[in-house]
Amino acid sequence: MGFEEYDFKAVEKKWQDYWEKNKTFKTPDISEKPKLYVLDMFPYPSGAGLHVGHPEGYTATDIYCRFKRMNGFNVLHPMGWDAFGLPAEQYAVDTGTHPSITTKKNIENFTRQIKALGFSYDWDREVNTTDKHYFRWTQWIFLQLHKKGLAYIDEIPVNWCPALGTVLANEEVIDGKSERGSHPVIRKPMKQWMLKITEYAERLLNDLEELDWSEGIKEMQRNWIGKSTGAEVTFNVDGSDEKITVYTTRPDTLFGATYMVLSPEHAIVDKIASAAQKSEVDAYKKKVAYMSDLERTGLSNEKTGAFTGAYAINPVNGTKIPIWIADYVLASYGTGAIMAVPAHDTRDFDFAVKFNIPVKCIIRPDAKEAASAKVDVEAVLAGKACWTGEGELINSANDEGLVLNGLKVVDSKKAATEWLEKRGIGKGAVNYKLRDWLFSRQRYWGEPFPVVHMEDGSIKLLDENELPLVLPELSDFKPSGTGESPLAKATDWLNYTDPVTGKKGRRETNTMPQWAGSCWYYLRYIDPQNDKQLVDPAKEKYWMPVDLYVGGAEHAVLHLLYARFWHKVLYDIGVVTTKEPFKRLVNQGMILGMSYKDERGALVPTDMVEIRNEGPFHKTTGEKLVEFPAKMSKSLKNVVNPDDVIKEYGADSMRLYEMFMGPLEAVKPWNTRGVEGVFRFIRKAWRMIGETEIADIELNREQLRLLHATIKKVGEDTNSLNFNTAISQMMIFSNEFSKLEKMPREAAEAFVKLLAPYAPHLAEELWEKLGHKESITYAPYPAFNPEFIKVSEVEILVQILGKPKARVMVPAGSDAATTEKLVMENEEVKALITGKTVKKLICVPGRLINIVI
RNA sequence: GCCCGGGUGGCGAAAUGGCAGACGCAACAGACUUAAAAUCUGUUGUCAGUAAUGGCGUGCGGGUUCGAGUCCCGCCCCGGGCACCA
Repeated sequence: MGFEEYDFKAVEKKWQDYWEKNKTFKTPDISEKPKLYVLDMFPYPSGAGLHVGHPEGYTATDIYCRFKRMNGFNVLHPMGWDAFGLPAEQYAVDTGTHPSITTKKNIENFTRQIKALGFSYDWDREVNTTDKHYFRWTQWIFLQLHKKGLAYIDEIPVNWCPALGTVLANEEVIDGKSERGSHPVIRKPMKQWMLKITEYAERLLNDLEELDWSEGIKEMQRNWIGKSTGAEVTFNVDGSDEKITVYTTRPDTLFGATYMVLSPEHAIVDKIASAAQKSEVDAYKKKVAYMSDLERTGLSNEKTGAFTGAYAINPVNGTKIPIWIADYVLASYGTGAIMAVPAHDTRDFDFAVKFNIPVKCIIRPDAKEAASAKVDVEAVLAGKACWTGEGELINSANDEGLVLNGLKVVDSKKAATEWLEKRGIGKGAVNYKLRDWLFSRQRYWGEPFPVVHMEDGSIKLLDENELPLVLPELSDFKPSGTGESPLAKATDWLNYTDPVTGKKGRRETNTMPQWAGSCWYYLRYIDPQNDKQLVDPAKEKYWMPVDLYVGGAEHAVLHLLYARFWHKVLYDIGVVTTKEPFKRLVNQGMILGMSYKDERGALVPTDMVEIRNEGPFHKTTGEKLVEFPAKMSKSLKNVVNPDDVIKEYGADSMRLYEMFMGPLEAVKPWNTRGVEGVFRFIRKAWRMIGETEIADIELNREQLRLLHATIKKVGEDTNSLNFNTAISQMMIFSNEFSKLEKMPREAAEAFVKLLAPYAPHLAEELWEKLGHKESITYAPYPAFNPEFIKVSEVEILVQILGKPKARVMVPAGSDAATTEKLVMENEEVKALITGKTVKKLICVPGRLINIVI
């Protein structure tokens, strides 16, 4: 019928070029407008390019930014590259291609893909962590950390991964294997740079309170920090001057301590081990030392240990208790020693049972709690079962003024701690699971430390004006194999002569971990070209904090905790003015791929699947298959490439579908058929406005109501990031208005504005067709008039005993009495209740009446 | 084991304690077309019934309420995180 099909390819290209040429999204540094800083977690530019998961968060923030610009905000919305990292280096090892070349190529590809989606980034603010003008400031922050005493070198057993030839942080080790590549990891002592994040543990914990983050993520951070309160108690070693201090969260259970356990690495072990037990102790220590973390802390909870032959004196009752060593006590937590109370700690109980150590019950379990936990109280009292819950203390008194009998657990903890403090043999104590951050990597492709190891053994930090310290050129990127980074081979670079004193030294060969660059990038976007300062204070004050930060939940702990730590340090030295960097955090849910399995549950790669009318079948065997969502993976061949989607349906469809699938934070399966639904909507919207006569005609009452209800719903839902329901409302609108012969201008203009954040290319094209010369980017967002949304009559649902039975129209705004009167006069309602007594009427004005008979 | 999410049609999902399933996909029927594509219209939770209509339905079992997908108690299942941290 003469409709010109919507040519999304041409239109999208046209407007992407327009935006780029006119710098439509260039953000003024400081403005009279209220500011809004909306940040995406910047990607690592991998060789594989974008997958559909990336644009999910990017689309969400882009819609929000475009919406807020139309609402008068000065929006900062930048993009950049977390470009140091292992894959480019491994590729260099394999092929000899310099990581900077690979990185550049990958960034170009990512940029092309991201631009093809029409995101409204201010590209003049692009940052790249591998750029020397950027990492100069990463190195500068390291100098500040060092100045504050927060960076130190320590020789500690680290997670050494032989296959990767590097040390890994605890967080990069999953189940005893490397997060990247799943290679085995063993323990090896090495000199490493450490950052004292533990000094900030309390603040990192407390300041979570003020953040608008999901409770789940905050809880994960709390667990990671792992604060516990208890007491340190000092025990004397029998027949010796040695003392051992243990940390316990249960000082109330001192009377139940029947043995003590030291970690095998504890320094005192060699001093106290008896001659008879020495060989056994040494053998056990040796065995544990060679164990990998997986073997040591792995899934098996089977207890092992060795008796030292020594005894400690329990300070509350003078009892001699045997001292053991066992690997279930960690050297790195607390004091590396525990008092064991097998009756009230499951780990101690398992150990005691295995080694025939007495179990002494000192808490009578709370009867109710024991019953619901299905624990036999008699067995606990007899030392045959373990009870870790509430109860009443028994067998817990001495003649030196400590009487806990009859107390509840909470009260007895307090009483015991006070008693210990009074006698100077213990004190209340706090511990954190959080460890200092291992900050060195034996790698080439990372930020070099601005550090020189001088010949006299001292450590010299480079001067600020010697930064950036750039990486030397190398031709061979293989790890040196000694545990040193490939930088150890760069002899010219390595040797350093102090320009003032002429003293010689050797540069640090470690590089910083990938987390370093991402710890502060959000600050550099604010002032990306500044070569005098990390960020200009006035600009920082205007833009910080980040108002909305969107990214994957995989960074729930590490990146976010590290960045918060650095931010607090920068706050302490006056570089930033906010205590926290990210005010609000939203995690987008993962997008899963469609996968197939046969009846035995075996996975079938997607290229072996044939979709027939009756469902999916195996291409070669003809077997019927079951469809289910699973993580996208190369092996399942179910990875969706945004390029393909854009080619077939366009960027606007891609954007709309990603938002229409479901709530932003939910995990959702990708279904290409669903893209066709929003594609139809795009074309319908095009025909409704682009291919229909636009007329200056008045809207009738119903049209006015729908238009304003749509403005209200879409505006509110966009503001609250409920994009899926906003899109639904736009569909409802277009389903109605596309039926019209002539499109009323008023409705067309408003609708195009509502659509603009979601499908910006289409909206720009329609906006131009409506006669506008300027981009729609800064057009004011439409306002709704509540008067038009009101209806004159509302339908009141009549329920009888809660079941819907009839519907009665009443004037809008009728109060309860009027509604009741009108409803009870209704013939249909009368018929329903004839012969019955109305016991009660519940009236919700404007909604329903429930008749109880 | 512990801590978070989550379980609603064939599928993705929606629903301030107030008509469950909006919107979309798929399917079926029809219109347009020589035909197809595109588009438009209608039907579509389930069971019984020609139908009007009625029964049953938000993982399972209880409870609160005039009224529960929504609130409370107890379980089951799925996803994520932590995991000998004393």
